[in-house]
Amino acid sequence: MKETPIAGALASEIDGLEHSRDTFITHWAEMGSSWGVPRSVAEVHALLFIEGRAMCADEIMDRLQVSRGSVSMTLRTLADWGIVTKTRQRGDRKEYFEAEQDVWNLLSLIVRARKRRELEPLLAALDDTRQAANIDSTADTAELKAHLARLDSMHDALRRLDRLSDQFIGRGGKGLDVAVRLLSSFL
Amino acid sequence: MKETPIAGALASEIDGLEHSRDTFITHWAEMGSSWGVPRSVAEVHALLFIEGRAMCADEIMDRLQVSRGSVSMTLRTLADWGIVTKTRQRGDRKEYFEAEQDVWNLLSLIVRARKRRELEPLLAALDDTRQAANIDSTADTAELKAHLARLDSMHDALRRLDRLSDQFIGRGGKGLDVAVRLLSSFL
DNA sequence: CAGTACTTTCAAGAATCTTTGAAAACATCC
DNA sequence: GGATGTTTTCAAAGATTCTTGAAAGTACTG
Repeated sequence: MKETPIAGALASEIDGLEHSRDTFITHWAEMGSSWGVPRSVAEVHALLFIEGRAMCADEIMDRLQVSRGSVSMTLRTLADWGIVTKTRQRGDRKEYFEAEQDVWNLLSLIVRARKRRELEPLLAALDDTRQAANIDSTADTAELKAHLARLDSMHDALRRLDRLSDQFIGRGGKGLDVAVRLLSSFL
Repeated sequence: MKETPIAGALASEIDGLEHSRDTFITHWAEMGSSWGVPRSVAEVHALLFIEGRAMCADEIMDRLQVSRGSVSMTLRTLADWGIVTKTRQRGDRKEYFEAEQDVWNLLSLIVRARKRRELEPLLAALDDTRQAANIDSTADTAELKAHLARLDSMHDALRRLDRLSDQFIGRGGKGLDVAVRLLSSFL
């Protein structure tokens, strides 16, 4: 496990607020890495979120003690997911970055990105797998039928989730918060 | 990337059905590993799901070409998540394992396991972080207030998801399928 | 357009995570 | 209880993924 992300600052400057931010960064990164998000990507995001202001690459490097290259790739990843946006500051050549502050929106963007990158390709692959099994196998055995039924049940459930998520977390969807409220109102 | 999980079988035995199973295993493992599930765990689960019958460790080893030790650890993980169950076969000392076949139930069990292992500890940590920040910092500045507000908004949203998921995917909950139907009926 | 400030790229190295396999533990049978 | 079959453990090896840092690229500025 990596060191705590305290850096640049002298020990005397580390007050409760700074310490609390570090704790948040550590825990968020921990969660991220168990979900397959590189630790440093989660750390940079956590930093931008918890600072709540635009920061430049240098500041991030110093604060988290990671290399320039790593910060660059990490920020690009976060920008691709849409949870961090580039901003410019007048009279300064540097690029600044800030994180989405609305948590429901943040979660929607994360889910949306993963759905695109992972769920959609899987659905396409399952489609192909099903077609191939049907054509390849001349025999129309009970075994084949059961196999196709299994593929179908998986495919159908995932497609249903896919479609539903388009409606709630997709661009211009109703929003994750609405989904949560709807479900809560049924209990 | 690893080889396709064809094994033990001679080339001549590989018919369309077998090939389709392999394809499914490969894609499921692919998805799993991008979500932080070890490839071989996802492979073993995919095999048991798509075969739809109880299998013993030896058969799994041969089919996926993985070591005995790996199969043992993997099956234990899957059993902990509740998506694979041990069974005994009369007149045979071996343990057999079979995968949950209902997809909605399967997805519920996966989400439930991850919530327990990852979301709940994060929530507890955020709680502590918030308390600590409040106590540590003597000053009652606007900055501190904004920081606490950020922690709170994150904590509240995640807790809301946590509670909601208890109701739908928890033991004896209404089921993920019910949640999906409810949401669908609103569109 | 040359100089400067900043960013991106990517091959090599570092760190982390996964798998192996053989020994120990366990369980069942006679 | 001893023999036999089966599972688990875990240190070391192997594989994968992540990070670095220096060089190349880009874009502003005077």
